Amino acid sequence: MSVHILTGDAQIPSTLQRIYIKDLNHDSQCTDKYVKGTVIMKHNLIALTRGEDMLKAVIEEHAHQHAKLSETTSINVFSFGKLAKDFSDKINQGDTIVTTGFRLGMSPTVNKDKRHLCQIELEERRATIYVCPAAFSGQSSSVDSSGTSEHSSNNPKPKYTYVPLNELKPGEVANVYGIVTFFKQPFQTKGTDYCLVLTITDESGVKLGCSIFNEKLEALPQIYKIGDIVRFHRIKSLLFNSKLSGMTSLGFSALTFDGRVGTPVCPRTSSKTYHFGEEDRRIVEKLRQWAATIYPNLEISLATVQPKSFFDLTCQLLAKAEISRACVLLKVWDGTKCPHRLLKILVEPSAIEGNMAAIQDLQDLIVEILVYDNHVEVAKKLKPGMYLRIYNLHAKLQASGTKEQTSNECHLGFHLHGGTSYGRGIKVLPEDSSDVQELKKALESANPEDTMDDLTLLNACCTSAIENSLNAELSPYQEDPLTVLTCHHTVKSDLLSNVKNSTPPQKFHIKAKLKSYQPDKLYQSVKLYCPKCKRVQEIPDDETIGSLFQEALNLPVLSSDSWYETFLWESSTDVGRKVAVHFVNVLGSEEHLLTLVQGATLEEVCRLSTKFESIIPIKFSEDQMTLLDLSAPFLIQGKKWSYGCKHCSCVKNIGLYLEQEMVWEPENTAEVLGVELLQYVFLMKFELDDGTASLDAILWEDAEKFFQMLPVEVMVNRAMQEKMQMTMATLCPPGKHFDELPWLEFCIGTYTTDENEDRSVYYQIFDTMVAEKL
DNA sequence: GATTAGGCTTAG
Repeated sequence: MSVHILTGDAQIPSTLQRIYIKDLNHDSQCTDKYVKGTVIMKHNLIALTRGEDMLKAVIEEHAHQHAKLSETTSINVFSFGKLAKDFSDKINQGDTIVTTGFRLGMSPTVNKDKRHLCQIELEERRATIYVCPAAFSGQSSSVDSSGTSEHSSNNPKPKYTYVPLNELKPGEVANVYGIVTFFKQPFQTKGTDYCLVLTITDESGVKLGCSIFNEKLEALPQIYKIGDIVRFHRIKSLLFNSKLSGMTSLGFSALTFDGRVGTPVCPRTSSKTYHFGEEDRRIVEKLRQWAATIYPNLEISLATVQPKSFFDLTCQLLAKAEISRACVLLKVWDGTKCPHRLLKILVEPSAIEGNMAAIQDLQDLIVEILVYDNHVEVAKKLKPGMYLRIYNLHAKLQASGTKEQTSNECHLGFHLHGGTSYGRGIKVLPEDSSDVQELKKALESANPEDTMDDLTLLNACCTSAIENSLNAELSPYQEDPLTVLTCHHTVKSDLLSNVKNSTPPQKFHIKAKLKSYQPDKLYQSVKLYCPKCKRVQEIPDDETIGSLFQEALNLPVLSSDSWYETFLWESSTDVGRKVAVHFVNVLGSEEHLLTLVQGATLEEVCRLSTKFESIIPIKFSEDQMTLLDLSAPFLIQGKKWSYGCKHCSCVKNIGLYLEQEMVWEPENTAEVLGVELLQYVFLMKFELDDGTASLDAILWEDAEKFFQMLPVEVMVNRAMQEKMQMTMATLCPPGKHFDELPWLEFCIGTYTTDENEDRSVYYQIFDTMVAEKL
C-alpha cells in the first residue's frame, strides 16, 4: 500500500477503528484497527543486507483523558521497502500519522528506550500510512486523541488572508477587502461576459480600479451605492497604463456589505455557500468606521437636493410613461417634499402606466424624471411599485414650456442623461436591502393619513354590498393578519371578480380565502429550475438516482493520476467490487478538498458524504473522467445535493478542471464542469376565493419571500419542512368549511405570456409574505 | 478557451 497525505482525519475510512497505543500488546487483534500518533523522532533511511530499505521512527500519542500517567504512549515504528522510502520522503517530524495494516513485534530495545513493549512494523504489501502534515494539524508535537471526526472543527484555522491594497503585486492573485468609491452599472462586454467596473480603496489609501467579469449578470457583485464594502477572493492584480488594476481570476468570489455603521452586517452574494466569520465581521466594522470619517453620509433626498447638481436618489416608482423612443418619464417619490418649483411634463393620461389613485393622493411628494437614451431600455422594464436607486440624476434649473409655468420662471427638472459616465444608471433595489427598509419607513410616515381616509371613502362609495360584507367579516383578521403585503400601495383591496375581468398586466390587492393548494405533499413544492432554458423539473427520487449509481458500478474502477490521491477499498456488500475515492487538493486547506467517488452505490456515497464536505460522483468513460448521468446530483455536500440541467449543460472532460484550488461551491463547481446549475425553487398553486369569484394563482417568483424560507433549506432541514407544513395548515386548515377558512391578503399580478396563443390570463402572487408570528 | 474593460457628466 502507500502513504497518503490528508488534511484531516475525517478522511480515514470509516470502517477502521482506533486502537490506543497503551492498549497494544502482542495479542492485539489489529485487523481493521488504526493507530494514530505524532512523529517525535525520525531516523535516516538505511539499507538492510537483503537489499531492502528500512526506516525507524517513533510516534507518540497525545495523552487522552482516560490515560494514566504511567501508561506508555510512545512506540517505535519500523517501515520497510518502498514504504520506508515513502516515509522518508513524505513524512516529517511533527506530522501526525495514522497507520493501518500493521504488524506488532516485541521491541528489543524496551529496557533501553523505556518505550512500548511492542513495536509497529509496516510492510509495503499490507500497511497504509495516512499523514496529516504538521502544517495542517496546527500542532507540532502533539495530536488530539478525541476520535476521528472533530479534529478540524476543534481547530479552526484562518481560512483566508487579506492583502492591503498597497501591498498588491502585479500578476498575483489575492483576497482583498475594500470600500467602493466608484462603480458603473454592469454592462454587456464585447466578449462573452457582463462586466462590472468599480474602484475600491482601503485604509492604505490606495485606490484599485477593478473589472469584474461574469457570464451571468446576476452573479456579479451587487453594489448599491458608493461606500458599500466588498470582499473579493482571488482577484488578480495587473498593470494597466502603469497603474495596478484588479480583475476576476478563476474561482473569483465576492461578498458585498452595506458600508454604513449600524446597518446589519449582512453579506450580499450570488454564492450559495461562503465563509463569513467573526474575523470578517470585525474587518467590515473596522472599514465602516474608517469610511465614516472620510466619506460622511452625503445621502441626498428630494427635500435636500440642490438645483444644478448631480446626485443619487433612492425612491419608489409610482408610474411611468413613454415620451418617445429615446425618452421615458418616471414618476417617483422618496417620502420627502422637494421645496423647489418643479417642472411638470404634460402626458396623455392614457399613456401613463401606474397607480393613478396613488399619484393623485401623493402629488405633492412626486417628482418627474426624464430618462434618456441607453437608460430607456432599463426604464421600460421597470414596474410601478419597484424601489430604485437612480445614479447621477441631474437636478437642472430650466425655463418651462407649459402655459401655466411662464418661461421667465425657472423650474427644477430631473434628468437622467444618456451615457454611463459618473456611474449614471438605474438599479432596482431588492426589498430586503437596508436602503429599501429605510425608504419604506420614510414613505409610510409621509403617506398623509387624511388623504388615505379620503381615498378609502371614495372607494367605499363605489364598492358593492358584497365587499362591504367582506370587510365586516374581515375585521377580526385585520388586526391579526396571517399574511402581510410588502409592496407599498395605498389602494383598497379589489374583488376577485374585478381581477378576473381586468386586462392584464396589472397588480391588485385582494382579500380571499385559500380553498386548496397544490401540491398537497409539501416537499413536492420544491422543484429544480434552469435559469437558462427556464424549464422546471421535479427533484429526482432516490430510486432513480440509485439506479444511475448502480449502472456506473459496472464500469472499471480507475486509476491513479498525479493530481489526486487515490484510496481503493472493497465494497462490504458486493464481494470483489472496488470503490475508489480520489482526494483532490489534499495539500490545500479543508475547503479546497474535493472528493471524487467512483464505483460506489448511492448508499455508500451518502455515507461518505457524512465525512467529506464536497463529493463529485464520477465515472471513467473512454479513458476520460466524466460525470454520471445528470439526473444524478453532480455535487454532494452533506444533505445538499446540486443538480445540473440535462438540456443546457455541456460537461467537459472534467479531469482537466478539477485540480484547481478553489472553494467547491455549487456555482463555480458547475462552471468548471460545464454544468448549468439548477436552482431549487418553490412552485405552488393556490385556489383563492372571495365569494365573488375563484381563481388559481401560482406562488412562484416571490415564493421564498412568501414563506421566508429557502427551498433548499426545506429539502435538507426537517424543522423547515415542519414549519412550512404548519404555515400551510394555518392558512388553509384541513377539513374546514369555506366559511371557517381565514381571510388572507394577497398582492396578485395578472399577466399573459407570449408562448400561449389564446392569450389566457395567469395569476401570480407577489409581494406577500406569511406573518412572522406563524 | 481567451476575451471582455480599463470611469471622469447632458447639452433633451
